Amino acid sequence: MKIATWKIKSLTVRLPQVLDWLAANPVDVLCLQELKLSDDKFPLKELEAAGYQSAVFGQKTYNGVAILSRSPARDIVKNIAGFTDEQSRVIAATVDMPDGEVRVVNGYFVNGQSPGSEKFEYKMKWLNGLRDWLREELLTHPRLVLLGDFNITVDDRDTYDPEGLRETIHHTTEERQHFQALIDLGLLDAFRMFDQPEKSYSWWDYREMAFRRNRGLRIDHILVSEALKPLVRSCVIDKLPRKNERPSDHVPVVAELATL
DNA sequence: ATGACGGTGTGGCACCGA
Repeated sequence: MKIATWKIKSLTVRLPQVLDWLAANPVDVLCLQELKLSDDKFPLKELEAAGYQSAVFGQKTYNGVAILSRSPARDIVKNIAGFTDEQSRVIAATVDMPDGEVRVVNGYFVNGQSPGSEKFEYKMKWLNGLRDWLREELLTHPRLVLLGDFNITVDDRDTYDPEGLRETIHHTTEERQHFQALIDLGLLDAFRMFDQPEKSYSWWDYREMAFRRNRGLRIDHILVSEALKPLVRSCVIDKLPRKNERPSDHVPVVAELATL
């Protein structure tokens, strides 16, 4: 089973890129973030023609998340239970695999703007809510994958300028403590289970030729629960779509789970 | 550097992202 996350930043603009990518990378599950469209504008039919069903939690202009899957997704939950949120940032669903089900939690984590801002406070509260909800979710769904745009670098390896960006947004101690709290629930960063190229990133700014200079951040993550850990075969970042015309500034991250 | 780039919605720009 292959499962992927891609922050697409307008599915309206980049649906052709998604279809091209799926044709070349026929994953079982693709989690998208920042659809930037309402449910009624979601391209259900086009994706169905490509072999994918969609669980959608859209929003006009901002946010919006979806889980695309080859087999039907069930028990769909939108946003964080117990946390009131006007923004469409989380969708969860159960996907059946040959050897058992997997709970997929797709999140577009709050950006946070800058430490001390109101948006940063929202990010901290949101992360608290996510952790509390996932603690319960793991009890009923021990085989769980949490993936998406976390908007957090885990450590200095995940940033092109660890010194210059110390304690700035995506790099603060507080954000990393929240990431660790998720790990402490019994989740593992699939990417770091394997040897990886140095300076591996999942996002590069559109400006200043950041991609060409590899000035990026690794902020898109795939976390797997303890029960799934023995099944993880690989986790890679696919930088190729960043070379597309009109690319997203994020690229897909793909994990492979063994099927017993 | 209150910048840069790109998408959206509005309306002749502002807002947001990371």
